[in-house]
Amino acid sequence: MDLSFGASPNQKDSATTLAYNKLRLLILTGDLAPGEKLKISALREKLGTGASPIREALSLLVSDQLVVRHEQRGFRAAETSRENFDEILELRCSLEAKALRKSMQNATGKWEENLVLVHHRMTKLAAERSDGFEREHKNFHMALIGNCQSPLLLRFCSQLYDLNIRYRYLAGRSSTYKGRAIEDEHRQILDAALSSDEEKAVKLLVSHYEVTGGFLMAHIT
Amino acid sequence: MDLSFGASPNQKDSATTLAYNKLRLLILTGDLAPGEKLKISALREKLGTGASPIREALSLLVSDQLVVRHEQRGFRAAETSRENFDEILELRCSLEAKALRKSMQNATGKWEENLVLVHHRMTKLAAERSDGFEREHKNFHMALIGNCQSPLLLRFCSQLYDLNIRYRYLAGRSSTYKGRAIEDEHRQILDAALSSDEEKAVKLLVSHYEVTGGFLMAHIT
DNA sequence: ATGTCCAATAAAATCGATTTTTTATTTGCG
DNA sequence: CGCAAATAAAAAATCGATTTTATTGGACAT
Repeated sequence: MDLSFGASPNQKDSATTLAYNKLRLLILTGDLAPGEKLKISALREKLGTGASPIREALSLLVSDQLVVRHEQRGFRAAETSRENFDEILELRCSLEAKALRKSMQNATGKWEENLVLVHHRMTKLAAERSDGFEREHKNFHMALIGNCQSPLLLRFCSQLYDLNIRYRYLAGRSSTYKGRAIEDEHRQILDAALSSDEEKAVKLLVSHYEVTGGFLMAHIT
Repeated sequence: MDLSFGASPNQKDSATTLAYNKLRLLILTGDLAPGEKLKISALREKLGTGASPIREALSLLVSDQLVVRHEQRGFRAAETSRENFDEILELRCSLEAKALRKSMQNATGKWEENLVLVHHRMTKLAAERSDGFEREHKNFHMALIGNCQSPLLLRFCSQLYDLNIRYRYLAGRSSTYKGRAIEDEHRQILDAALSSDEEKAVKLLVSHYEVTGGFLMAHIT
């Protein structure tokens, strides 16, 4: 639906879209816990809207893999597991590596400029651990691969990003960053990307994910 | 939702599930043409059900990329294009290659037996160009990679399979098969998979897709 | 105690009607 | 005429109520 992280609520958004964005965030942040039953009536109250938009929003979330639908017994937030986490991490490394290569091979001045811009915005919000940062963080990572000229690949990466960040929220965000030079890593990736050093950029990006993944694993049973 | 091609309509299927399966097939086969507006009222009549199940089914199809949703202006069957086709083909080769390797690395007697079985069923239906064949054909390809122990990867492959077969239907199925030893190719892939020759199996599979893709391209403007 | 049947309850699924928004058509004016 | 505003028609989106299905909590028999 939308590749970005946070949803900038538009005036004209339908009740369904609003519900979709809210529910997505609730699930990503763990506010709606993995495996939790998502009762229509409860969500109706929580989001202050009718059953139809809720059901539609949940349906949209199904193929995002954030919600599962059980025939005649409603919806649940998708389960989490160690296996699932490993799987996401591996696929993500593999797909983003591919996407980053393409992106760099198609490099243009415009892409580079945008990259710098997005990186700057992220850095500026790095101090505060707000949702604003999370949004810009996703923007940065999507901007890196955003020039790959393959919407499908981008969609998959975006989906995997979200699935992954969910684990980050579940583990408690702060723990992930503690004692790590995340900003350094980002800057290094940026520099490699801008200097057209494909191998280096890919290596740094994958390592960035793997290291973060390693930290996260400690917090997953 | 369901990884298989055709939907075996279950007694207990909800109106939404029924609608989902029917709509999916209508879009895959081109019965609902690329870009076509999907009016709720029209579909209501066509499928003999209310608006809610239709809308829910369409929402489920959105993330399958078979349907696009436009804020306040309804749903449309996803567009097709040469670029999209190329993208699907390339991603498919790459992801299935990865999946097939994993699948073979985890090879078990049970997996092999299933593979033989599924291949047999497909072959039996090969003569008739029925939807039955299409179902078994997908089953065969999914069975090949089905042992990869990565549900996410399988889901992506399944999705790409569907997106691809849509082009096959749009081009007119017969043309794709004409003058080709499809059954030979399948048998060779099967043999390579069973004989644990990873390189060979991957090479044959990818080539199978690329050759088929080449034939198809001729029919896409 | 343990399991099975049945009623009562809760929830999901669906429908039909209403509201909102978009799209098409007409009308009026430069 | 051509264009823009107003109106009418169509469609999407949403709501509230109804129907269907699953779940829960006994009553009873083993």
